[in-house]
Amino acid sequence: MNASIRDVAERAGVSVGTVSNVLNRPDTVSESTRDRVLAAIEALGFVRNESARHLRAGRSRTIGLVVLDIANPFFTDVARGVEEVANAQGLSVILCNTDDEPDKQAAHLDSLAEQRVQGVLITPTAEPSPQLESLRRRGVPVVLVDRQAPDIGQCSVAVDDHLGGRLAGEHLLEHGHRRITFIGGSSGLPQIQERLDGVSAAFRAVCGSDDGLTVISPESLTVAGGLEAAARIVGIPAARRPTAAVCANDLMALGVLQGMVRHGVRVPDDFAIVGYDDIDFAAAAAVPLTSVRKPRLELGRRATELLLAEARGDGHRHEQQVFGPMLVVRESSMVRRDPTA
Amino acid sequence: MNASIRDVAERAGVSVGTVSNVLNRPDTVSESTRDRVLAAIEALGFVRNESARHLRAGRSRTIGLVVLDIANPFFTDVARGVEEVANAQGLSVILCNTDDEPDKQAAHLDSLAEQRVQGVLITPTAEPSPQLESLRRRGVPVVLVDRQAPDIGQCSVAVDDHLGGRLAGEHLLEHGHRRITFIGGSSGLPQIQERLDGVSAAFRAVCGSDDGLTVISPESLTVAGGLEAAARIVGIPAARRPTAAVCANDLMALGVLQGMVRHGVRVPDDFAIVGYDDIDFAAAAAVPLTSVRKPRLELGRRATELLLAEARGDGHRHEQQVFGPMLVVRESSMVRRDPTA
DNA sequence: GCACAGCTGTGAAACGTTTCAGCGACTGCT
DNA sequence: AGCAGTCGCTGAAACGTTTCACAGCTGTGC
Repeated sequence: MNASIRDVAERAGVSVGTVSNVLNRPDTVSESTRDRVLAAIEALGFVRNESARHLRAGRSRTIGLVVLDIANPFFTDVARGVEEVANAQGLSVILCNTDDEPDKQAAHLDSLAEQRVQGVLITPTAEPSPQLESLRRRGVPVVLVDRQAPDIGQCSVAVDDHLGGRLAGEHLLEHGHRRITFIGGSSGLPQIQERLDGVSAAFRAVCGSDDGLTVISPESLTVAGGLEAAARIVGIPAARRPTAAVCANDLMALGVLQGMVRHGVRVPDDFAIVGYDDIDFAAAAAVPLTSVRKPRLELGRRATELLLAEARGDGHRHEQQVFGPMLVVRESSMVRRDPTA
Repeated sequence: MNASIRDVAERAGVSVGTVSNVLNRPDTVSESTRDRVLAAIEALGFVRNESARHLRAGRSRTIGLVVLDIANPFFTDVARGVEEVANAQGLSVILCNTDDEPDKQAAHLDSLAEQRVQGVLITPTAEPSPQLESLRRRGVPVVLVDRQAPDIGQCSVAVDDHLGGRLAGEHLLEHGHRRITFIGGSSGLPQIQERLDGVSAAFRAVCGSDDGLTVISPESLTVAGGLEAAARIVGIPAARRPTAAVCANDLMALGVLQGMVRHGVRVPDDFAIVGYDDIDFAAAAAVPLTSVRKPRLELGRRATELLLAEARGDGHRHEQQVFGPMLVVRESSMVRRDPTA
């Protein structure tokens, strides 16, 4: 059905090798021959077959990007950065969504391995993944995104989550909050543990202990998870109820905000909220959200550059890149309260 | 570097054909042979090579999804629906983002053609695309998403945008608004023209003419576009200034909302806003957004089903599926005003 | 004892490229 | 005239699968 290079060769009256040369090394072919071949290509509507091409070449012109939640704008922004760099190199990106489920992640990684992608960018689920290990053993470059590599044997691009947590914690403590809850998923992602540790460190520095810090672990790291957390918080007797929350991402923060408003709790007057990621929607929320900003596009770009460098080989050294976060203060945490109250 | 089927055959002491049979028709192989082959696969860490596989098969196990804006949650929700159905069939999805730029779209379509995808789901840019035409001529199934096919020669999955526009318009007219502006991009997408026509029809039905309807066309269909529109609106002298806006999508509506608040215009008291798509963030906005809801996941699912049916062949008839929209009223349009004011 | 069927397994062709050794024709130099 | 070098092109091998005709073998029914 589809014209092949052989059909083109026949029509142009040349060998298949020459057609290939027209396609890949046009300067080695005389102008008249080239024109004839190009005319044949045009006439037959010939389109290269990538599978054949990269069967021969041994690897494809494709990279995989595996994210925890495609509906989280943080990841679509990262994806934009990835696409930008990859497309500039003529590479396609296969975007895979895992919803933080190890099974889905495993299936996607298997598929990427079969497709012989040049490399994989991934924000992995908490559980160690045999598929990911086997990819690395096989020599496929893997770069961790938004998560620091546990050893120096691989590249990663992350944000200093401990610092991010600390900034959020200090900010709330400075505003007089002494009962703070940290809202993160129950999946045990290390980057979230780091954020919690950061908040705890701030607590200990200011109060001597982190007794005032509690943790809520909703099912999922989404708006729904935030709503769930809000319901739990309002269920706590007022005397022991936290006066502020640090959320592990903005999606949950938006959920908490919605939930609080729904329960008649005023934000920030009765309850302060700090989010994480500073997605664009944080600023547009019912109460504009204080959030810890991460360089999302830059994360994607840099991760891709590292991946491509590793794929290229030539003396690549693994790099663990860590960006600095930045606290963006908005209305959701703006009221100062008396710590003795 | 990677073990091939030949290595496996050698190690297991069988022919390559037998290995292939173990992989694809396990029941035609005796148990003892099968076990030996599986052991060899395990030992060598053999992974099938998709390129080779589908070079032989003639087509890949991949479909393309081409969207206008990956950062728009509407499209990520559609993508979820697509992935769900595709993955269930063992197909991978290549997600491509065009940012409504014909050049990017063309590049993506070329790449998808080279990869011999089984089909393409696309929300195309306004300009007719030669690449898209050539795909169709080549016999590659193409399903239009969120846009009705202009002829019966192809499948499409859309929402009745004329009705959606009419619902939005009627709602504002009922609330007493008589100067309404429609905010849509300057790209001339037909689905947006339909929405505008719907508003206009509502106007003519209620007022006899649509003189009160104006149009603003910001650069892009994003939050930034909405901000741009808001700036233009507040620049209009109060006597002629519209009292309400229908936005072609929620992203712009959120931008308009932000812009209005920034300029000290109260929503909905001084200015009412209706969005389109009803993305999850619409309900969480500073002022919860009235919006026209579309069945996003269902759109993606149905489009994929149609695509796969067409790819399968067996007497497929093209279908133009049209879903009904639904107006979800929230605070951003809730104030009733006196039409004579 | 023979024809036949059923079961396992083999080996080679085919898919559409890229790559590379090599061939003929020409050019320019000695 | 002889030779080396260059240019443009050819033809075949190779990439890793799947598929298919068919070869051995065993057992069965007559």
